[in-house]
Amino acid sequence: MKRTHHCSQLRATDVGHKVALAGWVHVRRDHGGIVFIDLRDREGLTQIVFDPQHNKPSWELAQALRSEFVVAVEGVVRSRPAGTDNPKLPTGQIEVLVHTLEVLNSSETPPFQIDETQAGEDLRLQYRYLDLRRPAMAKNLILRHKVAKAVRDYFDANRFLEVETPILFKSTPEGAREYLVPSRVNPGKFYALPQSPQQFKQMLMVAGVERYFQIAKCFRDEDLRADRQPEFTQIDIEMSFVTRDDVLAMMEGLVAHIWQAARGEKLPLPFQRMAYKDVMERFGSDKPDTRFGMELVDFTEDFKASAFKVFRSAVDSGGVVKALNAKGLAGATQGQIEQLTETAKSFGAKGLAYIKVEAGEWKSPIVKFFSEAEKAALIQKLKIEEGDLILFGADKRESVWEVLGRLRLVVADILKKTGKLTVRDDQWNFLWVIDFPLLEYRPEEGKYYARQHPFTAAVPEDVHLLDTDPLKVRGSQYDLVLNGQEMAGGSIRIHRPDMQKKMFEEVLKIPADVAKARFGYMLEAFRYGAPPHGGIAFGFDRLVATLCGTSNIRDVIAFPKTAKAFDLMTDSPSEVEPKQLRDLHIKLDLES
RNA sequence: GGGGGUGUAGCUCAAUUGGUUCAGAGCGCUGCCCUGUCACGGCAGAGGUUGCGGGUUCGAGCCCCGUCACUCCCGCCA
Repeated sequence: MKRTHHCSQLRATDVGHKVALAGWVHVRRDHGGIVFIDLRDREGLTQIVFDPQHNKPSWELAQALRSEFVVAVEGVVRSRPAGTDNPKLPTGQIEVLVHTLEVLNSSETPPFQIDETQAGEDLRLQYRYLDLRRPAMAKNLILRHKVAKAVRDYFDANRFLEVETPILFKSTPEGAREYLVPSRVNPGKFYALPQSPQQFKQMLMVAGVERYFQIAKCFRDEDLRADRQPEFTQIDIEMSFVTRDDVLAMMEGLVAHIWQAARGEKLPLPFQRMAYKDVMERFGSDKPDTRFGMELVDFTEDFKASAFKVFRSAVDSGGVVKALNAKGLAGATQGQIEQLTETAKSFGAKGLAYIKVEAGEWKSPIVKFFSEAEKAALIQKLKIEEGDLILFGADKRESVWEVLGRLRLVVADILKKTGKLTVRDDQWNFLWVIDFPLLEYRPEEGKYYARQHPFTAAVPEDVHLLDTDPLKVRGSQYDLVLNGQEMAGGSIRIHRPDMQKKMFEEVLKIPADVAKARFGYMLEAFRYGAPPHGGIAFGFDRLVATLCGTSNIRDVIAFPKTAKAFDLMTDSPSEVEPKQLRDLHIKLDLES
């Protein structure tokens, strides 16, 4: 018995045809005589009917069917009697009257029901093969495949080569913690699993590949989040002979192609672009959610001579005063204000100044210090109205960004829950953030660090500042942000050996021998005619999660790990045999 | 590393301030009945050391301490 159709395929036009279906018993409805079964496969459901008057032997066999039995049936498609259509199913106009039934396998009662009801996540992970049978999860897997195919189609059409890079890589202790792999044949030596194929893709550019992409597994041994797994997937891209704008345009094409393939939607191009400094000043975040307002407004000038000492002294010491208007949150309880204050404090604020605009009055412990001119500035710039809650930040510039940026999101969540703010999930606010600072200074170490990675080139106009004012240097980095989430990030790379050496040794102060040990091959490669190049990488899981309408990337990964990086289905990681350790020249030193 | 949440029947959950039926409901499961259901229906039934360990108390699902698991967030993620 070979199946002729899948379970979401048959329509009224197929009536009269002899068909064969195979799948799982989703639901059984036994009326004593006639028996209905919803047969489920990856694609959907079809109602099959066992009628004792039509075929007694198969009807008798069907008595034993239970949830999740695997069956194949042969029968004829017929339209359902008038009035018994099921408009909820694509196949709801027809049913298959079964001639013959073959039970391919029985099933124990599953630990949870295979339907829309959500079991606990640990149980779902333990029985992931059952969880993935649920139509919602099957849909996610299918969409993930579609997106991957769209990616490959797009890059193929644009003359990119998909090249695989090694999983056993060299340890590079900068950045994320790595998974180490001991080498049996090289005692005491280790590989590391790649955090990304960054260095290999640059080598591919030196190799003349010109346009490379890969749907690449990456590994980071860091703590997990709803949107972070220890192993995850990137769409990794690198191009030669390109400028930043070439890369951005190519990626806009990719994203548009994906949205077309996955959702049938046409995205307006090009995407908006904003400089890092501007997004920080306006949103207090380098990945702003621009679907709603409540932007940060600057009052540094207005309060530089204020009678309110907290503001004045912030300005005096080179800081800023900024505020945001939480529209409609004046009704916040004292408890909520305290929570907001705690939030502010947890991000480094000393306190949280606020004004509630209620019953035509400004209710606030600080408003008595404000001059008429200061009040006027607030009203005008923040468009203050009845019912507003104004929140202030006064401190060092970066600190105010951070505090108000976080508060903006917290406040938006509160307003969303109370229905005072609507943020649509199907609104796609893509945004390129550009002109990031190349370096940051870590005073505790007295050193500069690359904000992205040490291969990012400075924008050409700023190169001369590297020696004199490194913090002013803008990197040629770009991030693609969607609705407050970072979707992709990349840069134009350094391709000249002298510049890369200067970056390692003079700017980042990596000792020459260390730089040579870690990146020597790169510096050498660049001496043999490395083309100018740049690239980007997308977080594939997050991208797919967004398209699936979930914020949890576990929902779009077939076999994800728990928050403790455990695989509950296979019980991994696990202990190993002493012999395996001996082979690897490893001795354990466990506490307690 | 830190903070919050959750843990009661196979699943999802309920159980006033610790106090008589406080061990319950729905779904699922088992048996019987039922020929047009699709949340099928009817009748009957099985099923729990309340995550685990300890403590307080006359008495603990409920309070305290510890521990484990899952989860969310901060740190971390060049």
